[in-house]
Amino acid sequence: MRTGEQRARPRQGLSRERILAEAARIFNRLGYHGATLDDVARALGVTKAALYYHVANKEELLFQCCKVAIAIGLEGIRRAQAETAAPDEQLRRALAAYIEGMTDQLRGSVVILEEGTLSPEHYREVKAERDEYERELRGIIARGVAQEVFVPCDLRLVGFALLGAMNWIPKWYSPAGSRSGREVAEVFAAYLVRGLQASGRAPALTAGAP
Amino acid sequence: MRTGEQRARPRQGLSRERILAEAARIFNRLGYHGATLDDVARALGVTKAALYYHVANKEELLFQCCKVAIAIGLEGIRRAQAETAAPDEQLRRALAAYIEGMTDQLRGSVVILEEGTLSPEHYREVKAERDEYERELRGIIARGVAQEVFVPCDLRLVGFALLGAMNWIPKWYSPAGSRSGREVAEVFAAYLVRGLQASGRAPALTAGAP
DNA sequence: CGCCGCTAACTGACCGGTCAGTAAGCTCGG
DNA sequence: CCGAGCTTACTGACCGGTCAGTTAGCGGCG
Repeated sequence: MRTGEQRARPRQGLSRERILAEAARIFNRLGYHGATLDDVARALGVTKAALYYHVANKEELLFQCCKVAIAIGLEGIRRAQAETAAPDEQLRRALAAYIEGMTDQLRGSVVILEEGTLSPEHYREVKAERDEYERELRGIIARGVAQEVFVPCDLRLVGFALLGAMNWIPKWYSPAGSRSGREVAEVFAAYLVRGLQASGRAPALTAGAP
Repeated sequence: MRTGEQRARPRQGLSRERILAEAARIFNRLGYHGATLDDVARALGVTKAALYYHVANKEELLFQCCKVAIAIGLEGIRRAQAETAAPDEQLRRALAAYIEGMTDQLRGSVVILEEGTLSPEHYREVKAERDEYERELRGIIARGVAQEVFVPCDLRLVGFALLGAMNWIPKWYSPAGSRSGREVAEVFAAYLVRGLQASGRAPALTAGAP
């Protein structure tokens, strides 16, 4: 029953992972309140009651989605920091990783926390983790500014701009579209970093194919 | 009875403008489906039934909010194009105008069109206008690229990045916060334009007071 | 001036549909 | 033959929408 279990011997499979991915996609499309559990169940090819075998309730489903999304983001930052020391490259990789996660893994960021959707305790937990994520992001930017790789800026506002551009992606992205998640990630990350880079060092924007 | 009338001689005032502004704020906070008409009515200091005296139904309320938001955006573009010929400055002013509108006038962009919230006809209409807005925005960027003021880029993706950063603002902005709508507008517009500008021409990011 | 009739603006109670959540039973694989 | 993994069938609450009624002000008629 523990989280870590995907005992994969299911009759036709309803792993926690699949449930969360599908739920995230539906929540993103219809909005949390607009989506019914029947919608999620139908997308998974089961009935609503089956969902209740795996999750406690609708709110917990959203909660788990949020945790996964933030975990993807934090993991991206950690990897970026491990792979390079240059703040601009760190930021680029961190953003790209988050975007790839949102487009390919968990479809739909869901961090679109409407008020009153999560229970107070869950809200506090998610907010704390999300704040941690934002703080890390701002930290990278601040170091970039200190090293004069980035121009001085309002960390909070620029951070919100980055987050906004990325969190908006699930609203229009489709895996069937002309751009893959990776391509979107590259273009977005390059553009978002470029707006911060000190003059003269910023590379062009195009990524991959012309 | 026509739309253009706000013949305001109401007992205590429930103008179309006030209703839309408050509805936008509530919809933005709770999400369209998460917000009840009682919420909106309470915020206006009346009962739900009073709302129905002024609007046909909940969906129409959202529809009107969307129209106002897009109108603000399009008006911003028109003014920007009338005021200056330089694509980068045009873009900067257009974005700033939209942001100011979203923060000060209509509080909450609401263009966060979740699927199935608007009727097919209303959806078509809003989508058409929104597409028009996006097309105009891309047009400015395209001209900037042609004049080598902007670096070459994927117009569609960059457009989405701009829109995302801006549409996210209502999620965190508060008029009681440390930054006014105008300040947010200036910083965002400067940052978002800067990411496109050809090297060497981009100015710094800080705007207004430190 | 005064008060009569009208309407614009609003209230409170209510109905019906929808949806989160539950209960109880069926069905395989081991 | 047991129980994990599901189903069908249901309940209760909540919310969009309606409607009969109330209140406030305005315009006109005597």
